[in-house]
Amino acid sequence: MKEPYHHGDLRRGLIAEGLRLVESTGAEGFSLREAARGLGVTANAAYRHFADKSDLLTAIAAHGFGILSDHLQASLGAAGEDGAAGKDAAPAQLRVLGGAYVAFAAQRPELFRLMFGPYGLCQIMRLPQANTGPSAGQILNAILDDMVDQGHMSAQARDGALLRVWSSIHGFALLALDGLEGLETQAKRDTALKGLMGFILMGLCDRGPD
Amino acid sequence: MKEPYHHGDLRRGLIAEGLRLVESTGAEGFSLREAARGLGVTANAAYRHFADKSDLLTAIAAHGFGILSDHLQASLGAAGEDGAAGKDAAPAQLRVLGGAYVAFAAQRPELFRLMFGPYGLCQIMRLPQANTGPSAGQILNAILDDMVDQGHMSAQARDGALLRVWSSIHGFALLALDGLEGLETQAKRDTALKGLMGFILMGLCDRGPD
DNA sequence: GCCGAAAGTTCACAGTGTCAACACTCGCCC
DNA sequence: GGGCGAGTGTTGACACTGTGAACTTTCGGC
Repeated sequence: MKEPYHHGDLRRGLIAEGLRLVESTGAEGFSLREAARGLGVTANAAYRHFADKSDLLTAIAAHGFGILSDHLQASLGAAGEDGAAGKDAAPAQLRVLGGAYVAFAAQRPELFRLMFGPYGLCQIMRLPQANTGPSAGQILNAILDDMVDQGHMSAQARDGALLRVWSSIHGFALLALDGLEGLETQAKRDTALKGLMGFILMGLCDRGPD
Repeated sequence: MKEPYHHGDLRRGLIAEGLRLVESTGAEGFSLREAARGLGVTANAAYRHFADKSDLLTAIAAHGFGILSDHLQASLGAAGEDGAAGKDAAPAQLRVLGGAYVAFAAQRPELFRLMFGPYGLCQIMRLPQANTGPSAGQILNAILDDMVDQGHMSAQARDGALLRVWSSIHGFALLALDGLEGLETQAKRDTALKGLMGFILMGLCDRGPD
């Protein structure tokens, strides 16, 4: 009846428990000791798997990006079944993707904040490790390629489009999280998001030099 | 030669010293005790002026918004002297404003993160206090009004334009802070920003229902 | 000149991140 | 099968943090 001395996969366990804690208390209130306690393990055991508390937080954030990717992919799959196929598929997909991104941020605000906070993306970027599976950026890129193929966007406008679209949606998600004036209720957020997606699609149209 | 018992304006002092510390160590590493120490004052003295450590951080963030406003206004003033006057002033001003916003984020990343982090805007929003001076939103709103007046934008598109433009620029600033692929060097960021502003101006064009 | 309120101090406590040294357990090799 | 080294977890300790309670000093108004 004695607990085994070795946990089995403490690294994964700490990430999972840490994710739980972050989502309930926010990354600011997160405590390495508490995460270890939740697994019935000494705090210092964590140091066999992570260099730092910040290292653990970054790992949690990286895990969050995996969750986000899955979430986005799932939203496309669900909408794809009865969505407009063929020539107008890509714009509709973009709208769905934007909605899913913002919904993710709204449903898991603390995780989202962590993912783009000081322990998040900016730290993950400097990790040498290869990415796992199709990242959020790749999903968006594929849709943008379709936009060009389907004639909703010129090849010229395609350059840097990923960044522009992502910026707009990302900024919106964050400002919505901050409860900005005009985004207090869910209804307001929905119509604002619809407007934003129209704005984005309009902006993706061709344009002259400069 | 003895220090006076009363500091004079400890509240302001703590905000100033806190700002210094936040900008050098980030909001995560910020310590209330250290801020108090920097002023030659006991940590508990801070509790006469702030309810919490988080309350102090929120005050610092609020102060940051004041700095941002001044920075934006100054950029418009500097560019206005030799900028295109008359009919095409507003789009040019929008470009300048976007550049200034992103530059602010790049030059004071830790402050910017604080301002939009968990102790920032979302907490400031629920404060009853009236705003001080022309906020960043008001500056942007004024330019958008000019856009309509000067015929670069329909009144219909004006609805919610603040949110859309701000979202795009804000998201860009944050992603640039995170060192996203394609934004590693200053040159890349500059051209990407120029492209983004074109994208935004294009998106502000009139569009049909839906 | 007194007195109450405001502002700052001291003492104390529980919690935290992290280091160094030790203990247990598994898998491999002879 | 037995030993042994690497990997994993533990104990003890330390400096530091946020914060509460009680006390002291100073200032402004009567």
